[in-house]
Amino acid sequence: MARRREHSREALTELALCAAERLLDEQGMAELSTRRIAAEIGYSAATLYSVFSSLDDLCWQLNARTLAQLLDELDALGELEPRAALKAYALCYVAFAARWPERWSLLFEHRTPETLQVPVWLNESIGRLFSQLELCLAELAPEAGATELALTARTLWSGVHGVAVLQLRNKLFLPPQGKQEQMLVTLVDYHLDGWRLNRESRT
Amino acid sequence: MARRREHSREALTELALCAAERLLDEQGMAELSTRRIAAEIGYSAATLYSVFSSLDDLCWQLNARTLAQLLDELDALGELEPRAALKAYALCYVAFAARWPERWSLLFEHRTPETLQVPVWLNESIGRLFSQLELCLAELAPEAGATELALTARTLWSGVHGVAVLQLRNKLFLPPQGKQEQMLVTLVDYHLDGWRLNRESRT
DNA sequence: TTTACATTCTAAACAGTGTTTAGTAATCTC
DNA sequence: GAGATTACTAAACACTGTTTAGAATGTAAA
Repeated sequence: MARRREHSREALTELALCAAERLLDEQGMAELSTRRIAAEIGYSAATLYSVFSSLDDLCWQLNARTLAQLLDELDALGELEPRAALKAYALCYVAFAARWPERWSLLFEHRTPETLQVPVWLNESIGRLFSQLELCLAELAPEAGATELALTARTLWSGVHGVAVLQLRNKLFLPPQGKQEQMLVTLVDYHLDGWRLNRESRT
Repeated sequence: MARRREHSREALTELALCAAERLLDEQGMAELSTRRIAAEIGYSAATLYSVFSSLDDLCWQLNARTLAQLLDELDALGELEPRAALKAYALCYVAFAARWPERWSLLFEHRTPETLQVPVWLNESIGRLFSQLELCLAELAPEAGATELALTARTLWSGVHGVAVLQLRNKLFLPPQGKQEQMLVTLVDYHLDGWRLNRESRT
């Protein structure tokens, strides 16, 4: 029964993660189990532990892929005018959540029971996303200080993230589809306009 | 061993829900189990099934209490000027999430595996919250139509909800505490100012 | 070629989970 | 007191993540 080195450790990791992604997409995170993933790739559950330290570890590696994919799509939007870029980021972010609801949920809702600490790379990636937003905002408001830019980026992005969450959980109660795009565009527009207005009145 | 009618069914329900809330607050939702709740109130796990149809049912009843408590706190804010009311709602909402992180997580992240449908009362309560927001917005913009009010309320509240989520997951990366309040105030201000500006330019 | 070692892999066990069921024990009704 | 009803639980079932002991296979040396 023991097939010796039919797959390298790397191939096995990839195989397991792909199977897990498929299971996640099709059945949801409640159906993600070591035995199911193992069965899907023709190995026993115990074999997974030669490649992952735990199911938790596997989930975080899944999350690493999801986040990398999301950031890639954001990067692929290319160079745009600051306001247009912020809108494009927002639309891309929310569209990603809608396209991969289970992966997105796992990324933002998965918490390890023991150490409540989240992997470093996740926080670093989110930090980089915020930096990119701050660059856009700095173009719009060259006179704004770092603290204000940081705060504005976080406030604006909280809104975008909130739309993604509520849309995913069907908590927006908007009869016709496609209103999310309009919401995001007005979210960015109103926020930036309100920001500009308040900066002008401050001088 | 069988203590006959030491507690009525209602008292048993209350007992179990209180114990579950305590367990949830102290240990997190990963440690919520029928056996643990039962042990906490001195009954067997099977007894819980005479009062709840499943652990899922118990969780939703927990969520019902959490939401009722949240809405009560929002109601207790009383009558205020529209803009002040919206800010007060936002601050109260996010403060609630910070005070009861586990209850809040369960309310917004718990999904039943089988029917992905969420209880009706939850959606109705959220609908009522949105209605209240729309009333405030209507005061600020008497000329705005129902659709615009609905969309604006949802967009604004997505932002507030987003701050609550990201704050809860420590994804805001803001060194000093207390910045959340400032974020929420500027979120509401910028959005309302941007909205007014856009309405004025439309006429 | 045969023996020894190393690696790959799995079956089985362990402790936990939600849930069901069969049966015990206490109370109520007649 | 006898019988029916209710309250309750122990035990079982099927599942979970994880560990462990050992079998099967490959490699290398003698």
